[in-house]
Amino acid sequence: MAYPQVKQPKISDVIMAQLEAMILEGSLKPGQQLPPERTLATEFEVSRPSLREALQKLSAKGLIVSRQGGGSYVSEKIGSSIADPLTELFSTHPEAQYDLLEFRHALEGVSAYYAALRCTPADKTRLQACYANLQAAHDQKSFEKETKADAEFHLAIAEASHNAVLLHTMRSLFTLLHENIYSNLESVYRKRDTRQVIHDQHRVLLDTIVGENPEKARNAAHDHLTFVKEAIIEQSKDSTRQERAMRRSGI
Amino acid sequence: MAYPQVKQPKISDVIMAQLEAMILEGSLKPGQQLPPERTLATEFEVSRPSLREALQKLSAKGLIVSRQGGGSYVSEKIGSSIADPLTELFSTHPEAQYDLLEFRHALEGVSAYYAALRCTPADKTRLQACYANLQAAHDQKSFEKETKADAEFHLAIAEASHNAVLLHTMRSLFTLLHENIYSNLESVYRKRDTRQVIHDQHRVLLDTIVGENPEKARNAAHDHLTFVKEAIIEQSKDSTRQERAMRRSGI
DNA sequence: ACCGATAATTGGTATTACCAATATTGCTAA
DNA sequence: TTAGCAATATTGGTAATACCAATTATCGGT
Repeated sequence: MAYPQVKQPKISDVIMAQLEAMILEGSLKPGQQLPPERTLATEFEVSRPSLREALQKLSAKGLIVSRQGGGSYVSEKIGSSIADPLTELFSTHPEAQYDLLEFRHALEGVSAYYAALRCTPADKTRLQACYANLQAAHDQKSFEKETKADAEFHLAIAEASHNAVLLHTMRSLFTLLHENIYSNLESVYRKRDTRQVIHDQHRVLLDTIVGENPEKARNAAHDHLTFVKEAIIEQSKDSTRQERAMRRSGI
Repeated sequence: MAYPQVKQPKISDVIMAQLEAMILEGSLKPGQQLPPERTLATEFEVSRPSLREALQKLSAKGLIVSRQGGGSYVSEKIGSSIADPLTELFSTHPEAQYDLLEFRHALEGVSAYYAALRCTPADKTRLQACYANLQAAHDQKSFEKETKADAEFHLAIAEASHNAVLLHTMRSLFTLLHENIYSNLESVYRKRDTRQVIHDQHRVLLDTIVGENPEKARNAAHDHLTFVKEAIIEQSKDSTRQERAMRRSGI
């Protein structure tokens, strides 16, 4: 077995770390143009491909941007790096957002089922309070508040299901949803009649859970699911082309 | 100003997005070894450097890992942000394991529903192959093999659902299940009649999915769920656990 | 002085070759 | 027959080079 386990790091990683340090320490200022690749390569005494690898990794990290023929520049926004790789994934693969939304709605069906099965009196009062909030936001016609109240309502249902795993998953999902999707779906929820139907469905959901009727609760959630999905599909018919174009262009 | 703003994306980015999509959609499974770079390069009809750029970016994202001389493997980082909080949860609250099992079964209902709705011919043959494996293991009366085949069968269903989020969540769940629970449940599955019923239910599940009958598939999965849960409760009555009390105690 | 074409600069892609680490295979010896 | 080891093949890492495409700078003409 190897003693030192030499593990010579890839030279591209070494270069990348060095450049990264220079950027962070400030000797390379944001917006500043880097020397051309060929120059850098000779200065670092490495081949241009290796130097390019380092630049590409930095570019993948968002620390620099390169334009063909133009040059490479240190990116302006350093600190705002993407925290969660998962969110970054969703931004590059928009089609997965629909999967996420679909999954969330599916989980709500499960939540409703178990909530109706196992909710305690305390859960019921909490659910009713959440629904009241939701109604207030609805009457106020405040989109922002309504989505927030909506999230809290559905999370309360998940809590009432008394399944820790379900609750945890729902929580992570809502985080992702808020970061990625909801802004895109504002147009769907903004429609008056759509909102009204959704609101009514929430009411049915609440009643079936409080009435401890698991099957009906599940069906209510399922109807909710189906309706919202169809509304989204309906809405995306118009914008399908733009979305397609947007995806193709690689945004 | 530019009209079309052609902005031909870099081919390495195209390749990267494509591989990323394959990982997301599930055709590249976690831990799976990628073909060698040279092969991939010819398959994508690009030069090896370009292909390497794509791999490096994926590596920078943490989606794959490469070892010199060894090969490149896809890493399982996708579901981690969902599963990681859960591992911590299990260390402090072992009773949540039942929640995990329950949640898994619930997800299977969803999986079955969407699988029946959207499975392709390729999915169907794969499902049938998995079922054949399961049957072989069942006839062999090998507990070890049967649970493994069982997991593969249900994962195949999740794949056939064509929902990336659902698939990856299921995968993390199965990992957790193997780490935590299955050993504890051996006694449940060991009962002859129990296994037979489960096996029959699997058969119904397969048929409804292949028959593209979403509602029936969901119901089949639901029956499956109910039966297994009751079998577990039945078994755990002897031991000290009381499901109800555990639920009421909250999280 | 302004506009446009040409040339130089610069990043992007492809080809080729070789190196180093690992995995596999097959041989040898116990 | 099998365990251990060495030769070989496979595979990712590095490098050198050439050429392409986009941008930018320069220079000449009007």
